[in-house]
Amino acid sequence: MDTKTICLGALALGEASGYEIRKMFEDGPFAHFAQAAYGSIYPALTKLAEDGLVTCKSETQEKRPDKKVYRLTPSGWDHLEQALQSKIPSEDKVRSDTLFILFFTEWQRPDWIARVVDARIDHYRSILDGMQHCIDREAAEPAHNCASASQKLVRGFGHAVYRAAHDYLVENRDAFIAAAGQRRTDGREAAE
Amino acid sequence: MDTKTICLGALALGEASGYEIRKMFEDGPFAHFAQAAYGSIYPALTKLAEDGLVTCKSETQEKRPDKKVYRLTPSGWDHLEQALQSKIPSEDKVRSDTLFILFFTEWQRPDWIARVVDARIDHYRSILDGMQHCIDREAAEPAHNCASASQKLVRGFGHAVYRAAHDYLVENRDAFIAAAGQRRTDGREAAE
DNA sequence: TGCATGTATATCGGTTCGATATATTTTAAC
DNA sequence: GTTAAAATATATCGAACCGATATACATGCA
Repeated sequence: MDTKTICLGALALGEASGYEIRKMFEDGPFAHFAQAAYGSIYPALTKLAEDGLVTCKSETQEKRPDKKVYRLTPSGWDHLEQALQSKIPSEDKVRSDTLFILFFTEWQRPDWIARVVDARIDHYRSILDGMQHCIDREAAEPAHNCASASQKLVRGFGHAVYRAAHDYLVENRDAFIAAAGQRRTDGREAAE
Repeated sequence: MDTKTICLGALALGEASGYEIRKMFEDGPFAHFAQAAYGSIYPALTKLAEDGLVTCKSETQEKRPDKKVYRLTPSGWDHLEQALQSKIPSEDKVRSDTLFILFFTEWQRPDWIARVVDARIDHYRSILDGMQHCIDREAAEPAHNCASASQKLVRGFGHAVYRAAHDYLVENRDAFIAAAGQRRTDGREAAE
């Protein structure tokens, strides 16, 4: 999925500005499985407007910089539909500096490894808390219930995966720390 | 982690050519949490050699193109160690076209959603089988036991996460399919 | 024989990221 | 009450990165 398609997807949830789209990928509903930076979003929106897939109305607000609100056109909906159904999706791409570091645990100090693992556990915990909070709020206030069935299912997927990751790290925290410091990075021990 | 650091990490497991490094990120030990393309690897290795972090010996083979085998220098080991311990690692980045598609399940056909979900279940199953096969082989033949303790822990992490992902999709397959086709992409239903 | 797959290096265009610039308002702290 | 920080908002630029492709020979297998 390129940035243009990703922007169409964001706009399928309702009209939005470039800034608001960015937030959807930072904090919002797409945060855990898609990303887009300003440097990609703004040119993408310009291109989409040129191609007639979105319209742009400029809201000249007092007390704020101008806000350009984008909205899907019928042609934009078609385009999104095509993109979603075009082919069996490619494999997920995961980049985890944490796992890269932990892969080399033996070459590193136990206290450093402890910090990395603990930071990651905290991170997962805060994500899980955030998701749970979201679920609870929707249960309490049906008015706030904006997520569709499939959006809840996707969120449930994320929850299940983060839960597994969290639990595994908690269970194996001490094993990681025990593995640390068993080798030095002077290369003399490298297997060849 | 930039491509240079990633290449240093790959070479920490032993000397290798650019092609072999690529394979480590496609199939091998790093496959599930790091990526690097040829277009990044070859320039990175050239740069690393210029900076004295790796050495390169050209193996002129008969019956094969020349093979450039790279190996870490002591300075390269230092550099890798610095990179691993420099700061608390940034957040994981996940891009999943599958989840992006499933997020919009309501707008799509049930049979298409079934194909996407089933393909993903198969995919997870084959990954899990591969990991299990790897674990079994190491248990049977201690000679093949090349993974260190932390490398096994990282693999265990992957296994736990993929298992959770697989199980969730199996459990919720029918719910996804039931959610499909509830809306059309003509935009008239979009909440604004 | 022919064709796909595997081994191996390399490059090029296009996409994307990350940081930064600019400017104003709201919130928080002291 | 003032000042600092964070949020709102658009935009750009260089560096990094990906994906596809070119080249070339070997191997396997139908």
